Amino acid sequence: MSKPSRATAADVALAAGVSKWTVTRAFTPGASIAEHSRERVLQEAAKLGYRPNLLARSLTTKTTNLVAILVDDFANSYKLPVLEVLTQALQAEQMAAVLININQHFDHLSAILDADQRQVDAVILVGTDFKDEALKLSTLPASRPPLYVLARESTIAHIPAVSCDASVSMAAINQHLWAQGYRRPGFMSGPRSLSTALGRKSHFTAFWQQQAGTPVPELAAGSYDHRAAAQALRTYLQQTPAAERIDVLMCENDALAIGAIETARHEFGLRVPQDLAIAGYDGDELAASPSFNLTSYRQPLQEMVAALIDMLKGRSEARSINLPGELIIRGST
Amino acid sequence: MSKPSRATAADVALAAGVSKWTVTRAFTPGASIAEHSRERVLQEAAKLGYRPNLLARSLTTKTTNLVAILVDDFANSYKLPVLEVLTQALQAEQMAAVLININQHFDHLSAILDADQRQVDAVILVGTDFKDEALKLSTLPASRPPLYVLARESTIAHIPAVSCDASVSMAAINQHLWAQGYRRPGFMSGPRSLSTALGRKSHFTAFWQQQAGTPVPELAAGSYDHRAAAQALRTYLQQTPAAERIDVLMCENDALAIGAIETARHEFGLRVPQDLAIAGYDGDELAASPSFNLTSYRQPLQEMVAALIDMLKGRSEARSINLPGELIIRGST
DNA sequence: CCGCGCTTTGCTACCGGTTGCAAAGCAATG
DNA sequence: CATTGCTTTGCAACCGGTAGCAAAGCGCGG
Repeated sequence: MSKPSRATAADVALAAGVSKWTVTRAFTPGASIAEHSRERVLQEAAKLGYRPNLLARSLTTKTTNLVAILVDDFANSYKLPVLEVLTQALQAEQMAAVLININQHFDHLSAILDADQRQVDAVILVGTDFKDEALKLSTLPASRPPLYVLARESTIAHIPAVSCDASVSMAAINQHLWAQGYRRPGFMSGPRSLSTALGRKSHFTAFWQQQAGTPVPELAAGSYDHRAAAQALRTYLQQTPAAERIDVLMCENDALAIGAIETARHEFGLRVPQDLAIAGYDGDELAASPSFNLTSYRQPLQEMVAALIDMLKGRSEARSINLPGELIIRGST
Repeated sequence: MSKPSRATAADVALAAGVSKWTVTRAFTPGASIAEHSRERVLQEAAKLGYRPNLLARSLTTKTTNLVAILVDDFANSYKLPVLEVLTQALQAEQMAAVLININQHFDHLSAILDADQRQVDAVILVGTDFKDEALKLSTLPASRPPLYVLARESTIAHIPAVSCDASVSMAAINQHLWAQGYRRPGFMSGPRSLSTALGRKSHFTAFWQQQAGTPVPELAAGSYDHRAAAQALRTYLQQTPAAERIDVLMCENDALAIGAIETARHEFGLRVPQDLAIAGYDGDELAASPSFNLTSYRQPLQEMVAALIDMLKGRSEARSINLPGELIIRGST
């Protein structure tokens, strides 16, 4: 239990017969130090189990190599691959991710303030639902850490967003669905503010209103939870006579699409795609499984994360960008 | 772009006409400070947007309120609710989680050393596959942060583990399956070392060998990936004549069970549970959906995390414990 | 008005590194 | 042998807080 206190640079210096500044230099790539004394220091450091205290280092260098990742949507299984890719990319740059759970006890603003106190180098909002935080952001201290938005478009000026191109992707989806002969489309949306920020809904409805001339019914799930999706479709099907129903349902993401498929099949006995075709968005692994076999638009996750990290490392200009993904046609349409 | 440098305690002190130590006290609950000067300080602090620098604080207090969470298994969707519950519980204690991705580029040992350099207060291994790290752990510096294991049993002395009671849970499952009339069971396992550490396999096979007297075939998936599960079942079904096949497959967790259901149904046209019953373990949300309708044993996630946090906050003795969960019987058995 | 005890405040020292400059070491040059 | 220029090392100061102690402030009884 009596933890031997960690060795410090001064301890190593004493053992190696140099000053503590020389020890620091031995651990600083490219520092001015004689090869023989670097070796001597590293040798003693290894013997004592010394590794620089990153906290102390950060205090002077003003950079922690920590990035806060804000997630408000743990019900969406697509968040897992996003976290996987993000953490791996950060770790490849010697950085680490602080995962922050946004929920009713801890809102975006508190999270940003908290992350700021921890001196993180950046804050990444991963497809989170901002609500009217945009306004509140102006109340943040001017010296907050830089914010980035991943996997949704930024509705807030000066906050760069890296996302999948809604215009290009929805065009591909629309073209596919049109070619398949669908003519009575519906759209299932998630959180209201996010639906706006994503732009998927607007590109979808714009196309179909122009092509088919009919309004596109919106099935509002309100969140990216497959249970909410089930409820939204349930309500729609109960209220709509079979003859008036949509023939294809475009879902804002795969989590919604999966919930919709479940309900269509198991509660209403509808065949997918014969009675109701369903398409999703994200390219979630689960959607590919034979049970769902979901047509989806795969987001270019690796590329998006790489672009984001280039920005926050200052290797490229920080600005909002849209990247193209890939339409994956499966049996559900 | 010219970031105004953050206000420090000294700045606030100057503005409030007190010393910087008084500023510190205003932000320290229970410190000895006059009410009027606390208010004065807080007021000036708000005006300047001052919030204490937690990095600097940690340097002297020796506690960062950061906990590293090691995850090596992002293909298992159950990790998402685990992360959700963990982060929320940590945040309720004013702590934050550093999420570390263990993969071929970054092993357990590097992760622990890295976390140590960041001075985390503890490291939590979330159901990770240790391999022979146990041996290597002895090469760690003696002053490493305390390690805890969540959702698997610890095979390493002195490292406390909080897990779901394998003996109790498997007894409940065995009793259920026996009562349903199944007599030819099989077991699907994940990573070899984890299967041992979890103890689910041993409790399962012990029961059936005693009851039915027959050996229990093991379908080794090798990892907790639904694709690996699909492959393991595929191989088994191809190699085993229908008459000799198992009638129930117990899977080490839900991710495997889902892969098995997919393959049984869609590749071999087997009805679940009539032709082959399937059960899982974890209580993953997805398994509950009508598509899978999986019988599973729900781990008491909230309680496990609460117990773990009590330990790492020193509110309870740090030792390995097993908690009981709940058998959830659904249509797959 | 003095002295006592309690509250409140200020101060020195320190946490474990890094920065930037000055001094020392050293070899080559004139 | 003194000078020059480059490399290497040591040092004072600092990053932004906190711990622990000593001094100051204050209310009150005598």
